[in-house]
Amino acid sequence: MSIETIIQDATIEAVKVLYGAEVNKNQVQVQNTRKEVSGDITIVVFPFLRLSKKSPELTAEDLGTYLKDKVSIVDSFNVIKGFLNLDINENYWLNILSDVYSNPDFGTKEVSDDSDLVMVEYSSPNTNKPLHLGHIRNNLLGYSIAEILKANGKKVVKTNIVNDRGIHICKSMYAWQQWGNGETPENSGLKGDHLVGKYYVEFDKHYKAEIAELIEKGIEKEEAENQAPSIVAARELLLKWEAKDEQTVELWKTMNGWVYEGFDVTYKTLGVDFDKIYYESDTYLVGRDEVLRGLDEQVFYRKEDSSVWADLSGEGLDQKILLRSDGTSVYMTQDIGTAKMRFNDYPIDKMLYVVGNEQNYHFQVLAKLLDKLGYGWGKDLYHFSYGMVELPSGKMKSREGTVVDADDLVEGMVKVARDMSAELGKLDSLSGKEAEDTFRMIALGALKYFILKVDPRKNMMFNPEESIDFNGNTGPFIQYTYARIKSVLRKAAGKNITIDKNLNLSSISAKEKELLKRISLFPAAVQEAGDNYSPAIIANYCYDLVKEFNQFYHDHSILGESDTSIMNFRLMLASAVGSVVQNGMKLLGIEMPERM
RNA sequence: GCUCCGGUAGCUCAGUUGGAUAGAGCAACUGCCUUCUAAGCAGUAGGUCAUGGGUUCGAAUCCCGUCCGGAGUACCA
Repeated sequence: MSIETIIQDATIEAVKVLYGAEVNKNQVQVQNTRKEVSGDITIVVFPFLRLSKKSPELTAEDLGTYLKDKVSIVDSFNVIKGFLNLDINENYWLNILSDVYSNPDFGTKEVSDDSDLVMVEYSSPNTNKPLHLGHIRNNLLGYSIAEILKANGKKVVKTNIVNDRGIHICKSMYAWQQWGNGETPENSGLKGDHLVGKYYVEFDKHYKAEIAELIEKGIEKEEAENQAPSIVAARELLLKWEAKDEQTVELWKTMNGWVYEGFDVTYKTLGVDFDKIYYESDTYLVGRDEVLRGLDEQVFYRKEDSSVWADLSGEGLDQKILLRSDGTSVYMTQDIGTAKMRFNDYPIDKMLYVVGNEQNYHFQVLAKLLDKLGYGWGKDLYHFSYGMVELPSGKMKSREGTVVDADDLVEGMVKVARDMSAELGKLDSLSGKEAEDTFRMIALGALKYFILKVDPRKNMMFNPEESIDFNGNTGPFIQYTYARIKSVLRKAAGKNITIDKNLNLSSISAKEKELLKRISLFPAAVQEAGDNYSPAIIANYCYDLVKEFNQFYHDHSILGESDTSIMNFRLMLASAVGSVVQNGMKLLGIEMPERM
């Protein structure tokens, strides 16, 4: 039981005994005592004034006296205005250490048979272009949230829906046919996804030129966008593909194959993975059947041009297209099919979609459509909606090439890590392979932490020149502190100093107690992160802890301490900080180097 | 136009279910490497929490208005 709960329960009891009134748990505000004030835990007594009919000070005195008498871990108290500051017995804090020491998974809950199963969909790439910075945020958030949910005792299935078909794919295919000259990853040396992306950009270039030409001839803009030869050809390809035309399907397989090879490399670098992959090309027909069934059951309707629509105006939403007039599927069609397949495949309690906030509307509609089709899943969907990554130059647009490419970004950061290490004279003793692995860990740590430390819901700014930082509130700072802790532990082991779990101390310093308090908050941070789907809570927790430790480390000697019981305690403290931070960073997908 | 999200230091971001004097990092300036790793530590400076009202013992936090920014808004995905 957490200290917060203990104090809350005791306070509820105190109010009942002293004032004969019932209060519920969230009326009892328990918080950490401000640093400048003496005490460990503070109770805000303002909410009880109504019940005590006394001044804040007297009410706090009443409660403080009661708690001191009845709760064994409360040693003493002081009162400042309406704030009751309790001093908690040191042994309570010291016990945290043995908790951490004896439990490598400190802070995480175990999965049981009756745990909820949460399916987390993330990544969901289109196979017509390489991954960029926006996808990185998606992938990192998805992976991290899955880890955080596991740590909260959920069964998790990580899934990826690959958008491997559709008009956008046909655009790359058409462009490659027209202007590709048989270029392949092998003969060009280009990574497969980059090669295909090149032709997606190529398509857009020609398409734009054609539109301009048509407008020149006096054709209306909208009409020109519809009639440009490139788009007409791409549409034809889509029709041929849906009709399973052999040549088209063959080209599609080849080009998608190139993309998958490329994606595998990027996923591996980012350290993300999936338990189950769905392909839109398998799910869109299921979706189309569902839409047609809905049409039969008059849940949806058909327009004169034979396109199929859902009318959601009764639910405060709009009309939504489900099948185009030429009978081909849209994004929504396949999402219905994918949902059906997933709920057939797994006993899903909650379905989490990690998808950008630009699709908020899409998911509102999806939930409603599933309900209309008679499934109860609409309520089990949760759109984890994260903000966009913005560049100083504005929004990223793949077609216009104004993107920060994922592979380039990572390689760039590895280079910076390498150069910085050389400059600082670090890692010179390591072998080339070990050093290179560490550079990657640092580079990825910097990138992942930078992205995950901000509130997922908010848009964030990424300045390629300025954002890459290894000092201050960054991944490398946390990794560095961890490496120093490991270094101390190595040196202790070298001197044959072993840690004795049985602490025997007369007193501990304020900094040491502060560290113990912070460590004790880790399980609460994990839970909060899970409740709010927010890796940022873990990131900022880890930073605070590490910052605190660095201050401690600076002015408390560990191995130089002559009193062996104090040295033993500090070693244990350092070790605990190390493992908590490691556990925390693991939830963010960040690896910790033994030395750096 | 309508709907949703956001606005905290020069910049990037924290800020617990409303609580005490709003916090970090970066950038600037000042100290500290014969001392367990200086990717560090200590310090100075930097704020009308967009803005105007309201709710109350108490508001960056909750409610309403205004301004600014972003996203979405019927055959892109």
